[in-house]
Amino acid sequence: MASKNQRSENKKNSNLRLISSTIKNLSKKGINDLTMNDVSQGAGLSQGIVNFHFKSKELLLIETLKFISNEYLTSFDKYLKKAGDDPKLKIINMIENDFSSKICTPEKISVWFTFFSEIKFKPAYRQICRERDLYYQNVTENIFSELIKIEKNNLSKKSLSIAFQSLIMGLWLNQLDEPSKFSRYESKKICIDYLNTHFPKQFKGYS
Amino acid sequence: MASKNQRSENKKNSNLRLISSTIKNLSKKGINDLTMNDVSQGAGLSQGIVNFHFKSKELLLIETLKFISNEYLTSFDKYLKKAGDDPKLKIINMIENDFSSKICTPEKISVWFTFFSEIKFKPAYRQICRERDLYYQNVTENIFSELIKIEKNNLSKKSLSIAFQSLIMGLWLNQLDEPSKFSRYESKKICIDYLNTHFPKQFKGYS
DNA sequence: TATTTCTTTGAATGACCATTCAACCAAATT
DNA sequence: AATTTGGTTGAATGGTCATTCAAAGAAATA
Repeated sequence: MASKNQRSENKKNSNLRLISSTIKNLSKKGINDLTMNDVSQGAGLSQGIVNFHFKSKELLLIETLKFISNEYLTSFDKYLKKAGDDPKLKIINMIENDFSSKICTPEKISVWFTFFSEIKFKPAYRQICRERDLYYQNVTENIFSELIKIEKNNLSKKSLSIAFQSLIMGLWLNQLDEPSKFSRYESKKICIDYLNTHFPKQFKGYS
Repeated sequence: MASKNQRSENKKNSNLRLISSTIKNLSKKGINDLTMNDVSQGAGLSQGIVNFHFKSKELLLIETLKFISNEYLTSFDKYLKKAGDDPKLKIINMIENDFSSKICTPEKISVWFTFFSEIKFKPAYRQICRERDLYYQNVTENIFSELIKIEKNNLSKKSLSIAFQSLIMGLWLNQLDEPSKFSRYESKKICIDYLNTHFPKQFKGYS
């Protein structure tokens, strides 16, 4: 990676390190006790640097949320692509993604919920989260629509999607509550069981 | 209520008003932007009063969490009692409680999630939440245990409880995300549907 | 090489806010 | 009525940060 433009590379690098440090520190101290110094020191840089790169603390947080949101969606798409055209595999892979060791870490989950808890007061957070949610919901509804057609039951794709998404969120929350008791494996099983009870013909083999 | 002891009554009254004000302001501004002045002014009292009654901001927040936790549990017990001995009715009433207009308000839910998001860093919060959760989980497991016996399926009461509780939490979270789209009625229906798919013999009539 | 442009440093600034406390007031007790 | 006890007020204090900025360093350009 010999650099044509050293500067813009260094800049990107600093940005990234600052965001990583923000994530790490958020998960360690929460949004309240997070100081600009925590962030810059965690990135091996000095005092005023965050304001130089991100203008303000609030903008840093917004960029951080965008970052984890993109990271999530990228992984999501990857897992979805791997599934090909089979709706059954698609939704299984979505579950695999949501509880993968990359996505569903105590660190990341705690950062997500930190942001969720501020959604009501911060329109910028809301917008980012909503975009992600809509995308997720859209994909989910389409998959359920296909599953319903194959299974020939008369369920509502909308209700199924809401329930499915809620279930996953609730399971994520357990991770936060009692990390020791939380099991990625059991969470996946619970989700698959949900599919199994609603689409027994298609998911018989799983669980 | 003519007062034998005016003073301790006034004191309790002030305490209550301060806690109410804390809840209202928390739901309006979150934990970050909540100032002691917001709280005292919201209660119609002046500056230093919170420290007099609660020693510190942190202790005020802990008392506030205890308050909503007790409020929740009181309502929970009331609904449970109303159900009598029928496990089917018991769990239906639990759902009714969780999505009742007293418990499941945008205000209260947002306060809950504010505290949840700090659980990782505040042992005091964790303990209060855990106590509530354990109680809930215990009741839920017992109910599912009875339902399983009656239904004669071979499901795991533990998994069912975790899934059920997670589902409710996830649905609560929707309330936070998009209050406009959230429907208390639909949420209940989703929960009952969950029961229906796992205990079809017993919940046929519902939904 | 000299100059310009961009990035980093860290001390200084100033705002905000929890907490303290002396003075005041009201209720209880004597 | 006088005294004690407890609650309330709001100005003052001090600490903690986010933010600013002049100075310095490093890369790009001339």
